[in-house]
Amino acid sequence: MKKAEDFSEWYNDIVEKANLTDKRYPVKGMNVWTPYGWKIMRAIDTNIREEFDATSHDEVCFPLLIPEDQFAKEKEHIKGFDTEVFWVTHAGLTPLDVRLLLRPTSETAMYPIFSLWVRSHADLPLKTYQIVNTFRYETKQTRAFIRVREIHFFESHTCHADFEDAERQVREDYEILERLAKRWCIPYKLLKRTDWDKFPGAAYTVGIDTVLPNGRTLQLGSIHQYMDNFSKPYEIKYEGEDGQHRYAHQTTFGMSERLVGAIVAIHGDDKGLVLPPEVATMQAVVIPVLAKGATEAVSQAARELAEEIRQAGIRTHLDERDLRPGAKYYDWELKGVPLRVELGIRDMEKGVVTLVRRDTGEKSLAHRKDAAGAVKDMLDKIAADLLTNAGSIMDASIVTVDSLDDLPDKFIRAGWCGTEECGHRIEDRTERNIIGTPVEGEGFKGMCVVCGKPTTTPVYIARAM
RNA sequence: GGGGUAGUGGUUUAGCUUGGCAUGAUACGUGCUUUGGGAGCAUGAGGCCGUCGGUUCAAAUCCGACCUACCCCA
Repeated sequence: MKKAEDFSEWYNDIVEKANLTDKRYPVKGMNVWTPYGWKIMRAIDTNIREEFDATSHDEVCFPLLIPEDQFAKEKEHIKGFDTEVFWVTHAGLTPLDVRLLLRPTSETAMYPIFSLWVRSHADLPLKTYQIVNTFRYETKQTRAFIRVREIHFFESHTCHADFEDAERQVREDYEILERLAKRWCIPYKLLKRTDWDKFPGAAYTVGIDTVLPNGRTLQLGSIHQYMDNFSKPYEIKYEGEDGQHRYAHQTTFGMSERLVGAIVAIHGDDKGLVLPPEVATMQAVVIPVLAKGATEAVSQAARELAEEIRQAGIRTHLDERDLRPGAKYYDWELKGVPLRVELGIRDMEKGVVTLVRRDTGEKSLAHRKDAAGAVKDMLDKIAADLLTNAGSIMDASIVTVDSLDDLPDKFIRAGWCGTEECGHRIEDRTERNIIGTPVEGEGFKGMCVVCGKPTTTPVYIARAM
């Protein structure tokens, strides 16, 4: 498994060997969540719930099926999705009068109901989210977690009194994202999509993008400002304090199981997965190293050690399988457990335990008395280092250019005057896509790579995964 | 969207050219010996060869369609 040589092959291999998913389900792009993969997904969902609950979003759950007429109300939206939805056309043997589709995203399921929920300014802001499966008929080649047809999906949907309050929500979403990405040790950039690449129906779209080892970008999610583009066709209106009726302004924030793919791709190495402590099902694994004559003493000591670490609030697994220690080391490295804690007769005699970091392979000794504290500190350090290192790698993959000739397979940054004409020319000439322009100012001063006009806006260009 | 490669016990693989008992490894079960970086021996179980159809006395093998996975190009 060589990540640097053939990223694609490495990714497929590791996802299978670490047992994150079972791709043998016989429908294209629909994989089985295995226990290990699902636990990681659930840890991510738990983080999401914590952050959104803490910011006064309410979890809801809307139906999977959407009637065709309801789906078709917003023109841009249906244009963007109608080639990739799954249809339900029959009930039993009877053709349906109104066909139903499997949600590709839930705007059109939710908004007719939002129009009933939102009556007055006192109902606003309405902040909801749900974690459900969505369906998109991908025509490109599928890939576990990264491009699938049944997508485990998070989506928040909010309604606001006016544009300004919706903008405030977008800024809150940026803050939530920053906290979440830190927990997952994932570096990212917020890039505003071009007008020709924004979400169907949105006023603007901000993509959350990261870079993979092969130089391609991976979109982790998006945040959209809809203004009143949906509230008008779906009649989400409220009565203001002044008695006037106004359309709500709306936003959404979506992320998916791609986060699992990103964690695999960003942190994994040739030995297997490397899980950030926050999403690791098992944060520490205790391995007793048995020796003849002392097997029971070592086993007992290992049980006590594991329990003590567990009591300190660390998700701890005691590996008592009848395998050689080396086999266990390889196994847990493949599974990405952040920290290995070894206890053998030699450690016991010295009153220590051996800690081995998954990310660096570095070994260290900790006093047995303070083992739990040492494990906790080490996990914090691992998380901090994972984020720092991944951030450096992403920064190093960004290359600023002033010409479009001989571009490397990197995340390209170049000046852009902002016109659609020059934008299309950039995409045609580079045979890559404009991912977007930075949301946060970057103090850029340069010239448009096409027309040469001075500009303070850089544009990010890449092949997307 | 266009082109290509491949599907054989859980995984991997031989057999396909030239139709005739499906081969090994690994993983798995059991027993004993082992245990600080992938243990050894013994023994056991597991496959109607991706699906459907065609040719044939006979198909994993030849032909067709489909499904799925992977690769390359747009």
